[in-house]
Amino acid sequence: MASFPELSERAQHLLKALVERYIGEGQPVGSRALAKDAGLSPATIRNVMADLEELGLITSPHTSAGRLPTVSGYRLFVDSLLTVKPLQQGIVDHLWCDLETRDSPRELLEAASKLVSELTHMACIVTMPRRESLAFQHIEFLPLSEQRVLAILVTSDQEIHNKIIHAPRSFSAAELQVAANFFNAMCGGKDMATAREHLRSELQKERERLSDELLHAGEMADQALQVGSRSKKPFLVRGETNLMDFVDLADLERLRTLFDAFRQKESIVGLLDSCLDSPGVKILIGEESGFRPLEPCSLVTASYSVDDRAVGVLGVIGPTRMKYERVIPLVDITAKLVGAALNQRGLVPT
Amino acid sequence: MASFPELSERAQHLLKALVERYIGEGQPVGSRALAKDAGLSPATIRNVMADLEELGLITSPHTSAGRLPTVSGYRLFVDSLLTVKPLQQGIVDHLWCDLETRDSPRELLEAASKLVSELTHMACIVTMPRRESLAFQHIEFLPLSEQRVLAILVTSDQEIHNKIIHAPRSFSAAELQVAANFFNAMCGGKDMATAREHLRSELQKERERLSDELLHAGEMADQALQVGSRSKKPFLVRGETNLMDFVDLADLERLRTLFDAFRQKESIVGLLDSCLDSPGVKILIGEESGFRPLEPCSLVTASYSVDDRAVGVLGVIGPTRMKYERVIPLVDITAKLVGAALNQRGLVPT
DNA sequence: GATTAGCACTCGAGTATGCCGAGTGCCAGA
DNA sequence: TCTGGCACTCGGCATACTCGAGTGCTAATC
Repeated sequence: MASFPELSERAQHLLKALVERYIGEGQPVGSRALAKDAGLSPATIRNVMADLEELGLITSPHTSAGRLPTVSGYRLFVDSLLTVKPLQQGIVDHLWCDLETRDSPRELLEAASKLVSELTHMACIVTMPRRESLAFQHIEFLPLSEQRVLAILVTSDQEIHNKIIHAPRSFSAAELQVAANFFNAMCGGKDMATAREHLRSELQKERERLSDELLHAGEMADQALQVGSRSKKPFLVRGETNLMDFVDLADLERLRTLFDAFRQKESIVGLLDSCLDSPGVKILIGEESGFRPLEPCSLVTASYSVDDRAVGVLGVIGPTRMKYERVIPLVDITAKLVGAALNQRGLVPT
Repeated sequence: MASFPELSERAQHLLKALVERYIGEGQPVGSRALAKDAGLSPATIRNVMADLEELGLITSPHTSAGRLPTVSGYRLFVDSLLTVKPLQQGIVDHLWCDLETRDSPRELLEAASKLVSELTHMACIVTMPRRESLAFQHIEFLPLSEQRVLAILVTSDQEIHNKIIHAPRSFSAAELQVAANFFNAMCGGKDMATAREHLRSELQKERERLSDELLHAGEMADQALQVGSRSKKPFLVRGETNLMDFVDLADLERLRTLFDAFRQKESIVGLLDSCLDSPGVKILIGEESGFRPLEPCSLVTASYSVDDRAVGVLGVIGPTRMKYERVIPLVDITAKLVGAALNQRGLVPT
């Protein structure tokens, strides 16, 4: 990231004023407008603007329009010029009240994304907790018709995962109960990835000493623990339609690719996962995300943690021209609250 | 519904041609265009068109444009003029192959809606099966931390419903097992609504003869059976973004209300449920649905059945100007296949 | 040396204007 | 009953023009 030490105090102030104004009004801002705020004449402002343009921090869409920030301009703005407004305590309380009452992680995340999208009037996206980082808590098998078995897996965040498994033969409820008890004793409390490792190695080691049921059940348990690292729908989006209201995005072509991206998962999840490990709030402006459909947008993310391990990401998607000083603290706090709410439950194992 | 017996053979043919042409091209059709098809002169056509306009079947957007069908025009068209094209056997096979392999009803419906939306390039909406009409198959309780109990309910369509219940006190796994066995014996095979009735009356009757655990568990079972008549997300929508491609709907305002309607449930579900009991394919054109966001759209629905009881609805949403003769058979057949796939499983109780 | 006023220039948005073509309604004639 | 002809209507498109906001540059001023 380029820094701009050569930038005079005044130039910085001016850039800040320009970005703020552009974010507020959405139209290229001219020298006159800034001159009033700064107590300088338009001509002076124009000189400074010319410098800023040379540095690639602002551009003008055409000769006789005002200037607007480039991606680098926004970057500099959010990195060092921005004065973040702390979130009102009332809002924090409101968030917490809503979140702490949720039963399952899924509901919790749904509530969180809904709240954030409403507060920002933008779209909010949340990834489900990564299973690898969660602890295995409990597994249960239920016989269904024919040779299908329902595996019910409870993870340390108290989320319930169902999976239907096609068994090699049919099992009685009693047999399955025995198997479940066995695995629960074996893996309970271990984290998901090591639980699976452990399960596999044990099955391998004890192959001859174990009964047939257990071996079969072992394979089923293995399948249940796998299921990729996340559930089928690995993230939630709320408030997408809010994005239709921004003139900046009012282009059916763009909106369509954006909405399609929400519906399809891989790239979005990859992008969010890449924000998982950086602590604090991460901001991707326009093309910085390296993801086409998000080009006209900015993404503000923060990760949330269970047991001090970052397991998921909460993000806000909106036009590049968004009120960062409000969005940043909201995303930050909400992610923390989500983590707190997840930690608050599920600490007492069964 | 008004019928138009006074309509001459020729007028009907002409209306048909006009609607077809308008559906195909999307522009008001003039007398010249129709004259070529009909082997008549434009002037003659104009006379007939004037009649049709007087009857309210077509209009012209302005003096010197061609004509396009009104809602009544479309109505007459789909009711008595339309020649439905039977679905190619290849497509039927393709659908069936895809559907029959699905494990859970949810996956099945997801697959169905995805397929239909892709085949039509429009949006497809499917309601989840109504629980009241399904049979209770199995319930299981799992103790979670503190006083929370996970109720797992399996219905006759082999769908799995999870619900976390806050219990009056904590229960051991064994206690819960006993209770589950009791309820399974009591209600197994009964249909959902009567199962709940039965449960309640039994609990009332036997109040003093039953143990405390069972009474408490009874209340939990009651809660599990309730959960409204459908799950939280009572319907699925796929291919919404396809709608952005239709010029007829290319209006951000409209699209926004439409998309918001998809996200929020009540009205859509109400609308679809009202199509549940009419057999065969039902078509709602434009404002006929009585639902604002759907005004520029048509809705083609058919219900699907389990055990000969209509339990859900599959529908296609697209511009009024859609190829009904293709959509109708597709919706019809797909709904039947969904029913067949649901019936095919879950007949053998555990 | 930094700041400012003045001036010529650029460009987009909005508006008026005119033309073309597709389509209509109506009437008279086949 | 059908058809050809004719006058008329109206939207779409292109052209031309004006207006205003804004710029860059230069020379004068603090």
